[in-house]
Amino acid sequence: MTLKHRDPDGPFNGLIVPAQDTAELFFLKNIERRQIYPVGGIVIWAGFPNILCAHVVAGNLKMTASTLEGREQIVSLLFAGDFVGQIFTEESRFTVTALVETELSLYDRASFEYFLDTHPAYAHGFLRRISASLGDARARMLTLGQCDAHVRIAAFLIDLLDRVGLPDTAGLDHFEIPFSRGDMADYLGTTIETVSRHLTSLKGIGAIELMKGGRSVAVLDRHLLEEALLQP
Amino acid sequence: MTLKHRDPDGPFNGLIVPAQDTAELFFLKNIERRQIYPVGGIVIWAGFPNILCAHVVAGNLKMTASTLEGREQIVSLLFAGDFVGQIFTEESRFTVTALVETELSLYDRASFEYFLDTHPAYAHGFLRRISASLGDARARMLTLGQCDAHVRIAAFLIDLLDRVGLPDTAGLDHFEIPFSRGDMADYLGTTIETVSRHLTSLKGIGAIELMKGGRSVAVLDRHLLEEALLQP
DNA sequence: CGGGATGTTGATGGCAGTCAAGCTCGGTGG
DNA sequence: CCACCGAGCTTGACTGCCATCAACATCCCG
Repeated sequence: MTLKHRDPDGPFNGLIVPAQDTAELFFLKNIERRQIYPVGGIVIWAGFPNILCAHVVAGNLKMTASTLEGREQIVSLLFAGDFVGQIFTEESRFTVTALVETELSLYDRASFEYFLDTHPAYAHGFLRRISASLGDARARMLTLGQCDAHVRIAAFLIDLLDRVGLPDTAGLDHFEIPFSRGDMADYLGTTIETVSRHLTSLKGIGAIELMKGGRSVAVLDRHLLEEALLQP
Repeated sequence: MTLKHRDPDGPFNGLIVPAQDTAELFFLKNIERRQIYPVGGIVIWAGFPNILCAHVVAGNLKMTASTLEGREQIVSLLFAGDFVGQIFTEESRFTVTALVETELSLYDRASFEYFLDTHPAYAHGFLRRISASLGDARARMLTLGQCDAHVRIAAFLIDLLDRVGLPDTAGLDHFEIPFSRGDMADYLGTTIETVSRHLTSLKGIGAIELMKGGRSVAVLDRHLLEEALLQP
């Protein structure tokens, strides 16, 4: 897994478990069930009874919604520590799929809700997380509704850089893109081809370098990337 | 106000106060301050200290985010009973503006958070609401990211119909659109002209009728509207 | 009744979606 | 070890939707 030490208040709509070490968490542990999902494994199906939720132990998932014609929108990317699922609804509204081999600690949804009900301090932290996720989701509406493709892509790269970027041997910030062009497109509300073109364009102006068949990015000039956010 | 009896789980991301009549609400009443905002009045400014939140007593507001160039996205429409604001953040991420003359019951944010902290049953209902809002926000990402303008507009009309539609004297479902074309465009991530064109087109195929300078809509054939959701 | 705000309609251009062909890389097997 | 193969990525050509600019229509309010 590449994406480990993420900013819990970042824009990926995740929910980190508050670090606590009390009897509360002991109870939570009591109702969990560890499970490993393979790449492409589906944890939750939209439209089916909403019976479970989970926390990500290790790995990486996407939460998606689909149109009737099969166009897919990634509404949230989930990383280690994030909460998985939707509470208080009888039917799942979104599908959750593992992007890499992923270990989850699963809960029965009803039990998790009972746990929230009986552990106010934990519920408080949970509310905090979900409020942050709501803010992130709304911020993404701005991107999806009002920003050009090249802005979406530059902003996405900056987010990734802040999250998983590390200086390489040459002192450049660089990172592996942990998902395919198709996933990027579905996240950004555009197409594979458009993502590819704009990445190439950013490479053309010297902002980034692409390696390993496009799966690895080195940021040559962050300032240039940030200028791309100001659509002319 | 036209939009009164809304579905609390509808797609507008609002938060209804759970109907309770306990000592809890007595305390909440204790910290509220009633205030009336005129049309266009700004309740919360994005980027400024996040000092207050509120419930809508009567009226109608929009919560918006803006790009650096001034393009605006409405991320949530708020109606009577909805919660207004963003808890647990020191700086407001979104602007809240009254679309019509609106009465709010305002709280100091810190006091409201303390109230949540000390009233678990209320906090539980609040978490329920905010979870529903998060689901709604994510569903809107699908629309903004993947759907054509005519689908967005047809879906929006159907939402409005379900929310505020009433049979008229001729037995037709009809309603007043409670906001301008500009607001519709900002909500749907498109432009005034595109909204107008697609409404005209829906009128052309006999799905709707427009009156009062476009401010009032009668749905002649809901089935035709729903067919428009299947983009060909 | 006049003027400003709001909504509609028309003309045009550009961005991005679609279809299609070629490229790259990693993996596999001979 | 190398040739092949296929999935994923890039690039090109074309098209169409929608944003933009502009003119006109309509409504509302004093």
